[in-house]
Order: sequence, then structure tokens, then C-alpha cells
Amino acid sequence: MPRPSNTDERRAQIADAMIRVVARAGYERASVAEVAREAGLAAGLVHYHFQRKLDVLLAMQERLTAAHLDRVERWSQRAKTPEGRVRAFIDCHLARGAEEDPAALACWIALTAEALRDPEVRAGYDRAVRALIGRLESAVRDELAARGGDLRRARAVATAVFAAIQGYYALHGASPGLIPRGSAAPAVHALAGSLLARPIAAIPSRPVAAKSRRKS
Amino acid sequence: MPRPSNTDERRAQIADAMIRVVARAGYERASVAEVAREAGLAAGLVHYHFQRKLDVLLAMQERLTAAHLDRVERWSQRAKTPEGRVRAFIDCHLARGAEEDPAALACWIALTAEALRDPEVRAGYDRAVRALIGRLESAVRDELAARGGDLRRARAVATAVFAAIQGYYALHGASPGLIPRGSAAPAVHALAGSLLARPIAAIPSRPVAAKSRRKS
Amino acid sequence: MPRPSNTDERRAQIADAMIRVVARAGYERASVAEVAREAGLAAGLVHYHFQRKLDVLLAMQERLTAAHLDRVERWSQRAKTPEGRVRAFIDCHLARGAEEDPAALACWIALTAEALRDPEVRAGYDRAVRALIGRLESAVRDELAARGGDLRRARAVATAVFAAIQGYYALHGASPGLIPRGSAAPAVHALAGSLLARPIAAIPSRPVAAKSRRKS
Amino acid sequence: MPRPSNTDERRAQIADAMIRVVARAGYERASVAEVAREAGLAAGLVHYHFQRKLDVLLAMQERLTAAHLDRVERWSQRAKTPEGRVRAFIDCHLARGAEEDPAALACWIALTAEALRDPEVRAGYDRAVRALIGRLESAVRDELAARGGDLRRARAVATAVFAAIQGYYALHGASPGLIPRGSAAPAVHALAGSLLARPIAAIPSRPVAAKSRRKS
DNA sequence: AATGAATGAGCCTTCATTCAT
DNA sequence: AATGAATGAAGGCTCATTCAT
Repeated sequence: MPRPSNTDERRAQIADAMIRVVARAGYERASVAEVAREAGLAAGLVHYHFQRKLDVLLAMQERLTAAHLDRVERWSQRAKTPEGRVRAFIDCHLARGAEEDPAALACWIALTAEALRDPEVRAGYDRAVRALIGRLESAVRDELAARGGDLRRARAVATAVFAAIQGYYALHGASPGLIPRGSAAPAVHALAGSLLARPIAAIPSRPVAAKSRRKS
Repeated sequence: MPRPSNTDERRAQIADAMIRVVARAGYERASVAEVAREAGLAAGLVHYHFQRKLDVLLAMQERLTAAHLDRVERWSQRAKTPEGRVRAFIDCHLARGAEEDPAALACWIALTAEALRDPEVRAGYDRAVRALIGRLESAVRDELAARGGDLRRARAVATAVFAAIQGYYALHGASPGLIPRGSAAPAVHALAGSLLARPIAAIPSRPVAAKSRRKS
Repeated sequence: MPRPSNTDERRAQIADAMIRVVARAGYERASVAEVAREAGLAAGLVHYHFQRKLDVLLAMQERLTAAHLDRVERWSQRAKTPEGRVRAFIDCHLARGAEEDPAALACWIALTAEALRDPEVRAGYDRAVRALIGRLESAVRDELAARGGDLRRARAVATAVFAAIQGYYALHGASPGLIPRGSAAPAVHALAGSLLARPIAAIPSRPVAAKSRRKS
Repeated sequence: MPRPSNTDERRAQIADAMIRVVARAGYERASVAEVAREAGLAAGLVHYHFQRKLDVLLAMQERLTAAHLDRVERWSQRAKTPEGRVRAFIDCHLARGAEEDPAALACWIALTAEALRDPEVRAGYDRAVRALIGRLESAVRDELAARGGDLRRARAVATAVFAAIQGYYALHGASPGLIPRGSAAPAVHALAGSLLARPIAAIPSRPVAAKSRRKS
């Protein structure tokens, strides 16, 4: 009788170690040996459970994504209205007291950079982003429906909110101290409020400014 | 008869080659040999003009930043009002027909990821971001002044607009095809309009949603 | 079932290979690749067992020192008196028929030169020299005690004998053919005899010479 | 009319710069560029005046040797007797207040190590040593003649004194703090006195020790 | 004579991956 | 499953030497 496989735990253990190493060193500089050490395992074992180093990154990507989706889900459940779900999505990412694991944030940015070059990472990245935006989009759609808005804008609205969050993350990570304390969440809430309220195209501006916008 | 120095041109030549290589391979995978080949130079020459590979990255960073600031400046000059300058800043980054060098965009994301780990890259990143946000902030401040708004919000507003742009860039690079065509610029314009119009804190929302925001 | 470690043997194997390579090429010109080849190993393996090339040198230094101390010990055991131990120390280094591994001698000189510049090598060098001189000193002290001499001179006497040996080694290595055959050991024995017999300061000389020594 | 050649000065200037660089870095690590910088010259100029880096080392070797011979000569002139010249030779190297340029000492040891491997350096080393020992030998021979000693021992005596000095130099350089203060010169004087006084073979020792010496 | 750029080989080191046990 | 040694390919960087000016 063979001993029960512990492959799944080991894979998780290794992927989690990679999170910590990538967070502090980036993917390229995260050596397999270092990841093994971080996981408390022998160096050779990593390649017993994963064919390539890249596969560890992909596993880590999935774990990060799953955990993050969970987190979003948990925050959403407290919301009672569609708009509430949108608000919860934003707060879950940016509200004070909602600070996520800094390692996860660093990894996310590393994954973004990696996705630019590697098709496999890009695929996982795309899947993750689509899942997240998808959740947001459904909340936006419901809200727009309740308000009688144009449902076709839901995707654009969700994307905008997501992009803003993503941008704050990047700034926060790479240029800390630049974002006025407490300004991120309110700003994205304003964005959401604005986009839910009226057609995107109708940008409020002082008349004189109208012309300057006609440039490209 | 001292030989005239061509160091500046060479450094520029090498930094420009690094832009192309980093764009397609990332910094870590951009080998010095490859950069030299891309520049049409012998491998050893790179280290004659730069002490470390990192210094090439920093030079490239400065060139990208300078070029981008130039670009922003050029777009701004057409604007006749403060708000126009804000609009120009957004359009310069996101409007259709404003597509920047894709290589520059890829490099920017690579630099963001690198800034997370390397203090020197972070310093340059910070400088670049502050210069960009600074320009935006002054426009925002002028506009708020004209509207009688709270000038202290200028920085937060500028940061929000910048973050949104940054987020769109990341999404565009890593998950192309996800952003509804033509939605980016209008969304950020909406954000700007919304933030210029009223205090950030006053988020318009349906009453019921108020509670859901009160979360953990 | 953990694989049994062979690190100690490998390290010894590599350090021994370095002895041979340093002997014929010096430390700087002893490339890691060459050392590996000499040891019959793959190049990368050296850095699996040693962090830096310098660490191989230090390991080699320790092996040389240990072997040499052993050798001195073995020669000393035949001596029955303290003076006999001093004589044995000298003969062990310089007597005909006592020729040591020429590679070891070449390495020792290389280590001397390296010690001038590198603190780590210097530390090992210092330790080796102190151990050797220490053994000699204890023999000298015992002999001086037996003769009723000044024990405080023991260190100086031991150092003098050691320096003379060291000097002969250097000459032998760098300018072979210069030392009259068979003159080294007797000369150092004369030195030892002279220093053991009377206070160092009392140098026998013809009266007239006394002045010439009073010079600048 | 061509401008007068300054080649000799330049060569000297470069060789002197190499002394300083070799003293602090050793020959292998003394890069041509660093030597040029130390000399305040352009990098390319070194290879205009010297074909190979090794030739700079050889030039430096000659300069060091010449300067040192000069120094020995100067010290000797004050001596009025042959023995006085021997004493002066020792004091010139080891007496307190006779400290030579530490850079020269470091270079000498570096040259010793280099001589082990390179035939050209060895040739120069041999020449230098023979010149120095030769001067010493002639003084020894004169003294032995005056004493009615065996003139054939002159070379061996001179070599012994020189070896002892050389050994003290090595110890001083590589293991500073090991030599009891002020003990070097007296010890070598004792050696000289002892060797001038009686046949080398007749080593004074307590009877019991006689046997232990019969080992090899 | 002199300059400083250019070349290309070689070195130490890192590392993903494989393998014997 | 697991271990730790082994392999070989790069990579960044240094540097002696050459060359155009």
C-alpha cells in the first residue's frame, strides 16, 4: 500500500514560498534553491513537484488569484445592494484597514511585468483579471439596471474602477509616500459614482474647456 | 591632439538599445551582450561607458522620463485653460491617436516592477512620477482656484488621475483586449471631472449603500 | 533516504587541486575552471562546495598548514631534548633529504604574497605562522630554562629561526641555484646555537666594528 | 626638428605608478588602466611606452633594484671595516629608523611570488639578488680574509644573512605584530657574528642534542 | 606623443535542471 | 517522495591590447 500522496500540500508549500521570495527579489532573481530553502525543503524537491520554475510561478499565480477572489467575495457578502457590492469591491482593495499582504501586492506587480513577456503568465493574468472584473461588472450591471442606465457600459465602468485600483497599487508599491493618505478609496468611489450616474461620454467641464479637448 | 569624446552619444545609443531589449525581454533577461548587439557595438564597450548594467537601466529611465515629460508638455501647450491642461494630460496618455511607443510602455511597466526592489530604480521612478504628477497638480490647482474649490485636494486629484492612467497602461500591456475600445480616456475624464467638481469625500450614492460601506 | 554527504571529501579534493594549480600559476591565474579540471570535476561544482574562489584558497591554506604542522610534529618526536626539538624544527625544513613538496613551497610563497593584501588570507597566514613559531618557541624556552637563560627571549629566538627558514624558502623558490648546496641548514643551526648561547644584544664583533654599527 | 623625446621620464613615471598600485593590489590585480590613472596619464599611453604589462613590471623591478642598491651603497660608505660593511648591510635593512618604503617591501614580496612563475621576472629577481648578495659577499670575504677564515664560505655566509633579512621582510609584511619589537636586527647580527667567527659546520650545542640532529 | 574609444577573450559566479541514491 | 550532488550554460564584469585620430 503506497503512502498517501502529499503532492498537493507540497505544491502549495512551494508556491507559497515563491510568493515570499518573488515579493522580495522578483521572479528572475528568485532562484529555485532559494525558494526551496524558504519552503524548508531540499533543492531537488522543487523539480520533483514542478517541471519548470515557471510552473511554480503559475501555481503561485493561481493561489494568489484564488485567495484574492475569496477575499473579494467575503467583502461583497456584506453588501446588500448592487452599488454596495461595487463599493465593497473598492474598499476591499483600497480602504484603510483593508491592507492586503504586501507580499501579495509585490507579486501582483511582478506578475504584471512578467505577463507582458510570457504568454503563459499572460494567460493566467488575463484569467485573473477577467474573473475580478467580471464580478465587478455584474454588480455594476445590476446597479445600472436598477438606475435604468445603459447596460452596455457595465464592462467599461468595471474596467475603469479596476484600472484605477491597479494604478494605485503600482504607485503604492513603487513610489510609496506619494499618495496622499486616505485619498485612494474616496477617489475611486468618486470615479464609480460618476460613471454609474451618467454616460461616460458626458464629461462635465467648464464650457471654455470644451475646445481644448478637441485636440489629440 | 585629444580625441573628441563621443561618450554622450554612445551612452544614448546604448540606453536606446536597452529600451528595445527591455521592452521585449524585461530587465533581468536583457543581457548586456544582447543590448550591445542591438546597439551594434562590441559587448565590452557597454562597460566602458557604463559601470554596471543597472546604470544602463537608469540612463534609459531618464531618457524615457525626459521624452515623456516633453510629450506631456507638448500636449499641454495647446490647452488654454487649467482644466484644458488636465484634459490634455489625460488625452496625451490615453486618447486614441495618442498611442505612445509600445516599447516605452513596456519599459515603464518593467521599471515599475524593478522599482519595487531596487532603491536606485525606485528613486528614479519616484522622481519621474513626481514630475508628472507635479505638472498635473499645478493644472488641477489652477482649476480648483478658478472654481473656488479646496486647493489642498489638488495633489490627491492629480494622483488619482495619474493612478487611473497608470492602471490602464498596465491592463493594456498585460491583458490586451480587455479594455473596451475607446473607454479609457472618457473614464479618466469622468474621474477628473468628478474630482474637480466636488470634494472627494462626498460620494454620490443611493442611500441604502451607505451602510454597506461601513465594513471591516 | 537522504543521500550521504560527500562534501568533505569533495572540498578536500578541490583544495588539493588548487594546491597544484596555484603552485604552477599563482592564485590570480588559477582559474576556477582550471582547478575544477585539475580535480576532474565539472566547473560548476566548485561553487557548489565553496562560496567563493577565495574560500578554496583558504581551505587549501588550512590543509597545507595542517599537513605542515603534522610534519613538524613528526620530526620533533625523535628529539629527546629541547634543543633537539629546535634542531629538528630546522632540519625538518632545510636538511637535505627533507625536501618538502615543491608545490607546497610554491603555494606558501603565493600565500605570503596574498596575505599582504587580503585580510582573510592574512588571518590564516598569521594563525599558521603563530602555530609554527609557537612550537619552536616552547622548545626554545625549555632549552633556555635548562641553560638558565632569559626566557623572555624565547619568542625572539624562535622568530629569528623561523624568519631565516622562510627566507631560504623564498630564495630557493625564486632564485634557485643561488644558495650554496648544503649551506642552509647549518647556517640556521648556527643562528640557533648563537641565539641560545647568549643574549641577542651581545653581538660578538671586532672592536673597530663597534662604531660602524652606531650609524644612522 | 622633432620635439625631444620624453620617453625615459614617461617610462619612469609609469613604473613608479606601478609600484604604488602593485603595493596595494598585487601584480595581477594592478590593471593597466589603474596604473595609468595613478600616473595621471591616459590609459592608452602605457602601451605606447611599453609593449606588454609585464614590461612595466620589469621596469619597476629594475627601478626598485637600482634604488635599493643605491641605498645599500650609501649605508656601506660609512663603514670603515669589512665587518662594518656587513653590519651596515644588515642595519640598512632591519635597523630601527631604517624603515624602507612599505610600498617597496610589498612590491618585493609580490616580485618574489611572481618570480616563481615567470622566467622574465625570475631573471630580474635573480640579478637583483645576486647583486645584493654579491656586495655582501665581498664584505664577508674581506672580513674572513682579515680573520684568516675560509674564504669559500663567504657566499654561504652572505646568503644566510640575506635569507634571514628576506624572511623578516616576509613576516613583517604578511604577519605584522608577530616579530618582537627590535629583535630583527640583533638576531641577524648574531647570525653574522656567529658565521664570521667559526666554520658553519661547528654548531655549538649541548652533547645530548648531537644525536637528535642525526635525523633527517 | 598622446588620447580615449573599441575589441574580445576570459573570469567568477549563479542557476535551472538532471540524476544517482 | 525526497535528498543533495552534479552539470553546463549563461551572465555581468574586468582587462590587456589595439586603433583611429
